[in-house]
Amino acid sequence: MNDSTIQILKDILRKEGLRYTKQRQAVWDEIQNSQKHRDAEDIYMSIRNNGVNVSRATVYRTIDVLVKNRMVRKMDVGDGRNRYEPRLDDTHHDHMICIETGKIIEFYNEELEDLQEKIAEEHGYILVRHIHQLFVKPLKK
Amino acid sequence: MNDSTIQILKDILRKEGLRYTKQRQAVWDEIQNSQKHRDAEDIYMSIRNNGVNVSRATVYRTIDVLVKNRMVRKMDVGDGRNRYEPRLDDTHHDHMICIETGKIIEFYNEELEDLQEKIAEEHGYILVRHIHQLFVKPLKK
DNA sequence: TATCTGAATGAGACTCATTCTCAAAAAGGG
DNA sequence: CCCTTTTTGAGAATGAGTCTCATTCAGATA
Repeated sequence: MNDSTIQILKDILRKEGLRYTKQRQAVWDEIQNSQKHRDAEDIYMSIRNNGVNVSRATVYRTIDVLVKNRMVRKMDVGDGRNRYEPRLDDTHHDHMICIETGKIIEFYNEELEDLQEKIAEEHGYILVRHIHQLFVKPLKK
Repeated sequence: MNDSTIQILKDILRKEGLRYTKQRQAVWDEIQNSQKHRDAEDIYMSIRNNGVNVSRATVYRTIDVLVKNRMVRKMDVGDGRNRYEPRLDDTHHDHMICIETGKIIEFYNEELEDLQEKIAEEHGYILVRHIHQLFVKPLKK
């Protein structure tokens, strides 16, 4: 689909000592081409509907590689199914989940990021990563 | 165990239209008497080891009631097992998880709390609750 | 205190996301 | 094209949590 990212995928696979396969390409394509926050089953079904034969095991295995190499972000929205989104050339952001509509809104706040690092340091640690979800409901008009 | 909290439990059960049982008391006792962040299986096994007959179903059902009534906090640390901790007379806090030792550190930061509300409002929402975990590693000396 | 009725319990079946297994298929260097 | 090693896929396994329903119990009432 996207020529430049095919090379990136190939490079990552080589670096990991893994082979380039059409299933791995298909998983990356599927995640890359939909900006939404999708679950594994959804990604799996879409790939199959596009005519590429793939198994759930391969979808999960491939996602792990992509997550490890920062091409995909894995997010736990607290409902038991992880969601995935492309991360390439993507700035960091967190998520807000509307408890009434289920809508997922992305947000980024510099001050918040700095504060988290500061808090970790105050306790004698370095911040490696964080999970941060705001569960919200619409303001009354 | 703790006389004053027995009454609180009874009051909550009455308010919910539920009966007071030794299993429900045992679940609350178990969570209350251990300040740590424990999972359901752990709580279940401890109660049984204390000689009270209880089932996993009852542990989960009781925890739900306690969580709903703010006696217990449920926390998703991202490893597939929820952790529980007593919340009575407890100020709100978030958690920091050391990725090297597994240690869970509690923290609270007013500025962080305010900032989250502000961010939600900027997007047209009211903050209802949040999940916030910092994954950290020790600072090098 | 004995009775009674609906709520609570427990054992184990079930769900569902994810991981594992391993025989068969495919990658890719030579 | 060959050969070795990796990858794949189908389905079994796992594991946290939920559900079912016959049996037991709480607690209101007489």
